Amino acid sequence: MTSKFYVTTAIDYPNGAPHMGHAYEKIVADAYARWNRFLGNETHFLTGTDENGQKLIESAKAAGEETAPFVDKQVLKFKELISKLNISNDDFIRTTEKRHADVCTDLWNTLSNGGEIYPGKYSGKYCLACESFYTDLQAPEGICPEHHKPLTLKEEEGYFFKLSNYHTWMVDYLKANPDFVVPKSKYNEILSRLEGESLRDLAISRPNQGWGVPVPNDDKFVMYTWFDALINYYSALNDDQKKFWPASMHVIGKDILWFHAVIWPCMLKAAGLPLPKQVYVHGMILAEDGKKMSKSLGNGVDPMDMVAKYPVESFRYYLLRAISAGSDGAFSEKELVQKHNSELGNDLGNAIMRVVKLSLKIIDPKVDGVDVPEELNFKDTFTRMKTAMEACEHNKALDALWESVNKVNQYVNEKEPWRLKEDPQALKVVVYNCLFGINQVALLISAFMPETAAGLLGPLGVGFTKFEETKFGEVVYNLTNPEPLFPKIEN
RNA sequence: CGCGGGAUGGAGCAGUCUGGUAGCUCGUCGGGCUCAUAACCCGAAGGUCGUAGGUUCGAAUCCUGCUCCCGCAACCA
Repeated sequence: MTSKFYVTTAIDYPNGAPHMGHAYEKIVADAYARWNRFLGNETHFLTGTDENGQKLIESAKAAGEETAPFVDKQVLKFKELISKLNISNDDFIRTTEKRHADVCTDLWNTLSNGGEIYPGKYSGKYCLACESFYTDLQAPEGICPEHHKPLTLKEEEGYFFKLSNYHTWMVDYLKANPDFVVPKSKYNEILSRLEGESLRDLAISRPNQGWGVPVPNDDKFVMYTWFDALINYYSALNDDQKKFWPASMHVIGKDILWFHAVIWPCMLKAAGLPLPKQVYVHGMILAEDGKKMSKSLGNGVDPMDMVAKYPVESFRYYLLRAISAGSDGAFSEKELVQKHNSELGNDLGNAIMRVVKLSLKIIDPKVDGVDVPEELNFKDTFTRMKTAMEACEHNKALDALWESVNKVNQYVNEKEPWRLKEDPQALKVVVYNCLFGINQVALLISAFMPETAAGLLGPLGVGFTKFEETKFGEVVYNLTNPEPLFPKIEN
């Protein structure tokens, strides 16, 4: 029984260069996408860039360029990152694409015709220099945080979405769907915030400056960036792909939780579309000192530097295993190196090396008995990983897998195959069992470290197979001399 | 009383929702093995789980007070 799995990342705002958070989010989403393919689910994985909004106009201006070519150039950096990270996205949407604008227009019209959008006036504190509004929270003193000038009151025409109508419905929906937001702490946060404040209608238009998705039938306005950006998850699907809607999982950072857990569901509800099944909120990657990475503090780590310096697979592994899913985690280059050398090199890399080299000394590994010995049967590991992934705890899935890696090493030590030279039959059996153990590990690791999976299967002389269909005794290994998968990193 | 997260052996973390005398990785010490990337395996030392109370037969885990750290404004997920 296969099912559909549609996973998305947030679309990145290509204002600056991609940072660790962008990289982390892609890797996490990629793990879930690959895991679902591994399970045999029909999977669609979307990522992309959010290219509308006034800030990009300003950034382009600051760089002395026209907006469109500036954005094109910026987007390349993000595409390069996902390529370097070996992200298996099926599609990449840019919100400046026609397919996106068309769907946004349709959706706007649907909402407008349904009476969900109305013209109104927005009044608030406004900074002339920024040309934007600030809330009391953003500028408590009535001073523009950017220009440090007093804000003036301003009224502006615009369009509003009747978000306020959906307050009760939203609360009820969340209560009925306790898994809608993961982890639990974030779910509670949203629910308590909703119970504490009522929803206000949302201003969803901005003055047209020649950049953005035009509001239908009113060329004075473009859509508010957030309004169109959220729609990307839906607009990216063409007619053939519409079967993937609703999305199974939106992978996002906590700063944009409100938009995904409240505004987006309300928009969809108003438009009569099905809601995504789950919003998975990952943690922030902090600097090694435990503080937020920031340019001003100069403690940022560039993911491109990391993948230039270290193997991508190790980078992926570190982020997926060492950082507890859903929690913030401090990024430590030293720990990355240490995990590479120890867990990847010493545990996993060495395991396949010792087993295959040992095995190459005999001609044919042999099967004995109908099933793999209990300690090398990783069906249970598979089950535990499945459970962990369903709970969005990918780090625990890897914890479980590593127990199996260690079991291979333990088995070798315990059986002492190098002492079985006088008993070639027993030796062959031990070796086959070990190879089968490695084979299972290789399959189970593929969602997290795809190249490593291939690197393990290569020396075994077998291809990629489904876990359940990889039968003990039936697999024939054609061994070749392995290269170290994780050469030591000296520092 | 603005909101939220955190404080667990030398370091980094899990466990807290569903109470039952603490677990992982690294490091340290001792032993084993030599197939292997001087890797692997076994064992040991080391924590009154921030603090003061409370509930309970029993609390890292539930409740209350307090202390300290970090986000919630900006480049930024």
